[in-house]
Amino acid sequence: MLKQSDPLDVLFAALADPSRRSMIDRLSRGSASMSELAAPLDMSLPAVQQHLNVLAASGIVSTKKIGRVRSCSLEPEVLNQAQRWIAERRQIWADRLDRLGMFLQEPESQGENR
Amino acid sequence: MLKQSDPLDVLFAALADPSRRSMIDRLSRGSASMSELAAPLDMSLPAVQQHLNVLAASGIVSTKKIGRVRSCSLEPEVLNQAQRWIAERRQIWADRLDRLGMFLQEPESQGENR
DNA sequence: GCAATACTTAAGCACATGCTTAAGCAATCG
DNA sequence: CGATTGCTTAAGCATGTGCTTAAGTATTGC
Repeated sequence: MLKQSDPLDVLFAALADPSRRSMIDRLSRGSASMSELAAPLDMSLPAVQQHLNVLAASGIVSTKKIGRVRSCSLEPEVLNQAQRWIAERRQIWADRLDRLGMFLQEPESQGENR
Repeated sequence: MLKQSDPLDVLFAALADPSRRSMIDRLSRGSASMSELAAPLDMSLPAVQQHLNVLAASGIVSTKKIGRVRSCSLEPEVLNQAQRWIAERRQIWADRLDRLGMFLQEPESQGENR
């Protein structure tokens, strides 16, 4: 009852499944109904809906029911957050290597690494 | 027995846990031993090692045992693959919107979206 | 209205994940 | 050499995930 998790947990977990990534792939080419998403997926429709729920919970896709059809579309801004987290860590790493390089060139600096 | 999974499954799954992300965070600032990684983490050392195994299996970190200390360091190239997957999908989406824009401006094209 | 369509809900089950504790083992240190 | 340090292995367990089938509920077409 008391397990409120980081949005990034949910986001990366959503991306960790191949069926869900293929759904994102499909949606990146344009919005689709549930059964259109299900068609290539060799699993039951309830299973697809559960994957869709995971994607919706992460914010990666939004859905809207029109008549009896649920139309799903991608929210690329949310993907951006995942991308940004990764980019930041890679940047920190790169900066550190730069500083390390300077240290090796200019021995008056001190206390690098660890 | 025949469940060989996409590297991206493993990669994104590795990123989906907050403890593991904080380990990556730590390692982006420089390499560390297992107990240095464990120190801020309020869990047993075996638990930390299991997280480390997940990170190592994904390729995000590499480790090397020197004496009785295992030194861990980040492999940022692997993170790059995750970043690339996301960037590609966002690009496809953006391209599609561009084409859609052109379609709206130049009505001689046909068959966009649905 | 009646049937087909397009989802939706619910229950259940196999397996994976994220911990734990208890033992172990190899590399220093005194 | 014997004790401490730093990691490693193994087992067990609670909870979560990814499906399934069966039985709904609205919409829409005839």
